[in-house]
Amino acid sequence: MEVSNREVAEQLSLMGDLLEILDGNAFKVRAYRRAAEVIGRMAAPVAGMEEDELAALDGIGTGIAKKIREIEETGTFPELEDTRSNMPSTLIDLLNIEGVGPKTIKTLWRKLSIQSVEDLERAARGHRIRAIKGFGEKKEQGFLKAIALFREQSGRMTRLQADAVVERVRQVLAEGTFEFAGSYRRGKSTVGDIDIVVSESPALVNPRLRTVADEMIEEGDRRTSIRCLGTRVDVRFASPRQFGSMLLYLTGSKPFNIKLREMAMDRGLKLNEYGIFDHKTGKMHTFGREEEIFSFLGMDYVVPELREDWGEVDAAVHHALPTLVTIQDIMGDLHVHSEWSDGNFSLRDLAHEGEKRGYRFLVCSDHSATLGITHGLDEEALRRQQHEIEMINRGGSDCQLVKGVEVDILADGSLGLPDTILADLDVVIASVHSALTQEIDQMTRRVLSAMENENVDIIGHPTGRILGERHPAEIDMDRIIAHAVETGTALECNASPYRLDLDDSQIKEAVSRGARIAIGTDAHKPAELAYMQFGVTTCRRGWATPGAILNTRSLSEFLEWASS
DNA sequence: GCCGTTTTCGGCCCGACTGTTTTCAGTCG
Repeated sequence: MEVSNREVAEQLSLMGDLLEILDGNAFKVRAYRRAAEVIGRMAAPVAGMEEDELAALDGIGTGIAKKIREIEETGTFPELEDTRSNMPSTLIDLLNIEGVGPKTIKTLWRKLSIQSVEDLERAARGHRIRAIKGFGEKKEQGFLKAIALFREQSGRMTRLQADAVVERVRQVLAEGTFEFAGSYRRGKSTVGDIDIVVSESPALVNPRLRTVADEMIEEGDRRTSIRCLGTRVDVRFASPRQFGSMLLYLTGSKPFNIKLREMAMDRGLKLNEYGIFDHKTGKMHTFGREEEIFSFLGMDYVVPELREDWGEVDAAVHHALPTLVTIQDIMGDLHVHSEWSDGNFSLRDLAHEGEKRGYRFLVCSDHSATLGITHGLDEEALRRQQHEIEMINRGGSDCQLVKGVEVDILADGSLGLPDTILADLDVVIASVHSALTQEIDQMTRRVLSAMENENVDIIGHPTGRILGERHPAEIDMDRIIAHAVETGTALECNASPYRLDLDDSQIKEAVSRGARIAIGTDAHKPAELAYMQFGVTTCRRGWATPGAILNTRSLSEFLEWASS
């Protein structure tokens, strides 16, 4: 069986972790992690690529290219196995404990034979750690606390969870004196912690933060960290005249910051979170707003969503950044469920809610009958629903309902409803809901064959991932995108904060190759129509212009696209 | 390990906070 990109990325990332503990060369560690990240977001499977093709990729050289080949042939590579044999594999779990890094792990392992989180916990409880030089009572307590936290926390938050933390912290901050930063501001589909830049003084803000904090993690004049609703919140203080520099720094991403700082370095400048230091003149330039920094560096402004070191820095230097789609461009929602299947909306409510949002159209896309659990529609029900839609539309709502369906792509690639029915509908979304563990080639051919059906307009949530719960299905996104372009089938960006599927990097690939993207909230109740913002943000992160997004078309343009 | 409009060698972003220290290492963002 062919090795997947995710598996290759995991092996390279593991190598980075092991090296961090054993070898200590931070640049080598960074190189492995960077390579893992690059492989992780590639559409084309690395299996089958030539070594020189791989080495041509940014961040991958001849060394790692060779290792990828070896992973494909043997499932691993010699350096990884060598490194592994020199240490217990459970050591790397310790990297996930806050406050425990590679040096600490090495010391604990050498001096106390600590090999796992359990070992560390026992040693701390038994007060055996304070015996080591450089360690004390507070470290022991810190380890125990961090272990408890590690066990109750399960990775990154959805955007909805992040919003809850943001709202709580916002209550104690004064309007106009702060800005949320980090991955939250960049619009990432999941968020690890919350970062905020605040212009009021720490003396003023720290006591207020205390009132919404589960605990104060650290408290300083320049930086304060709290735990809020179980989430780490990092606050950086900046005077108004340095606010722009701090916001830029804290928004990241880390690779973006490094890229920008390297670029500044090339020009004899030092960029940090306080400003730009000119080595020649000895002058420190400060910036109240981010825009001024980009302008000082002779680049276009890079919006937070693009700051990932995916090519945006060069594009900004060459004034070649795309004009991104905005929420104001959105004319309608392309994937909504009503009470005719498993949704809570009546059709009339739907039209009304769409009107309230200023939409010109909504695609009613209830499930087909093959999906037993969701009371799917059969031919009879569909016809009755279509009749009702016509009645409502005749009422003259500003938001017209579009007759659609979300039909299952069955395990063999056939569809859950006959062509005769599909042909009567304006929009057909075809989605995989079952047999999600098929092998990559079978899953890919299954979706390709759905695209072959001339009635199918959109492939719904193409990878089927559920954030934090279900990995994306193994599917060859390279072939899917190629066929989407060929057949004129759109790929969905499912805007549910639990899916966001396609993801940002897949959208970037699809858009760059001319594929069309359909944003659908998959709303089952009125409040979920607001998920549109998550879909738009994800598409912006994927460099999508309004022209690439079907939702920006007028109703007639959209229907024309669907019928062609 | 990667990379290169000076370079195939010698660089690789930069700073805050804590704990355990008599000046700094380690971790983190």
